[in-house]
Amino acid sequence: MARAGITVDRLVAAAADLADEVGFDKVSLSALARSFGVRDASLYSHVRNLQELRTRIALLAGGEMIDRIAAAVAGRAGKEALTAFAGAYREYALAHPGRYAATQIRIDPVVFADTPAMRRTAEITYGMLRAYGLEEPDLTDAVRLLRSTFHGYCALEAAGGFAAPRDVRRSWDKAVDALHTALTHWPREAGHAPTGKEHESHA
Amino acid sequence: MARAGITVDRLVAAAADLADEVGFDKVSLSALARSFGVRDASLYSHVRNLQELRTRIALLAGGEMIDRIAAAVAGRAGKEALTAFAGAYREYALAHPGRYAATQIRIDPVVFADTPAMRRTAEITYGMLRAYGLEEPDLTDAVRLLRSTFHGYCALEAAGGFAAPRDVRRSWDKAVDALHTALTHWPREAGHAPTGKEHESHA
DNA sequence: GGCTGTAGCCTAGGGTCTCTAGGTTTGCTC
DNA sequence: GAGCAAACCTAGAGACCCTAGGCTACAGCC
Repeated sequence: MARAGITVDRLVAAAADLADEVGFDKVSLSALARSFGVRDASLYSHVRNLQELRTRIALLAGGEMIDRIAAAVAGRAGKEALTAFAGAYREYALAHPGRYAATQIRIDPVVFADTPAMRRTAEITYGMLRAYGLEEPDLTDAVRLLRSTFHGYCALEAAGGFAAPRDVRRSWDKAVDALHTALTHWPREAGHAPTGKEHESHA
Repeated sequence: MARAGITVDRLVAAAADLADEVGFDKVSLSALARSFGVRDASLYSHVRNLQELRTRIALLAGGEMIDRIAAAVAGRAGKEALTAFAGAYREYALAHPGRYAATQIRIDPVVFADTPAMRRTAEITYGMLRAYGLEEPDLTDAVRLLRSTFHGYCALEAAGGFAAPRDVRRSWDKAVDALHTALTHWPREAGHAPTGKEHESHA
């Protein structure tokens, strides 16, 4: 019998596609094995268990996402950069709901410490916010605000949480506008010298 | 053999507690039955299936949550109301992670149309924002922004997404501050008469 | 072309979970 | 005590995760 020719990369790619189709939490090794015409037990020679598969999807998606964001932000600054960042973020989250959901799982920091994608994400985000003249600890606070709003919005939108007869895209633009306003009028922390090394990928 | 005396309400309450302990997605009818000293099949006379149980947990949690928020907001307005709302929201989400997760699931609008809790949530939220002088469609946009940020922040915090050595509570206060700033400097929609009836519970 | 190691795949099976079908018991009401 | 509905049961199918151990296709080497 001809072999399926499975590798870890092909497996993870197929799993990511499956996640986008049926939802991240519904990705099963059984279904994945079926799609390759193979028994589920056979996959355990490529992947340790379901959790590792999920982690790998998350890392794949995280890399893809920051690539798109980096491309969108490149060469821009200030509000333009913020808008580009936000647009790329939401676009990816909506186009790849399964992959996006994967990026939100808790990854064991021992197994996979900080990946290049994480470091790049931190660099781009913090860099973007420094254009607003922010320094620590306001920088970290602002990063947390942005991440929260972006993630919350996409999560709610993907879950069908916005039912009002108001264009979701317009609300998004307005939210980004509002964030820009908040960043420009940021309530500074008084009397705190910046250390310049306080930020990390998962602010 | 003595009976366990199970009712739907006791079942849902126990399920909600279980959700807070082990996580909403790990609540199983098997485990629930075990905790009552009963076979899993026996629960199907009280609850149609797992999905219905989850929906009931969500409705329970939604009601509890808006009760806390309403109590916190009562008698306040403007920034005070916003801070109280945000505080009650985050407190509930962190104290009851399983119940909070339940509130985020998609509920079939056909089966459970709009509950009193939903209507109350809408009233309180929109009422709070009207103090900022906002009218439709800005009102809905602002509601979406608040919901997104609150949810995103709590979701990320609960998932351990904030790893920086910066106090999470302080960042939260700063985020609420920033939202207040954004609301007071809201970029108004030009030339749009308010209809006064455009909002709904899930903005 | 044969030899060998290994990666890729297999069967068998145990455990958890959801859910259905149909039977029994408990305890309340008349 | 009879009737009855609610509460609980066993049995079993099907999906899934994962382990243990066995077979085989294929690449590299003589």
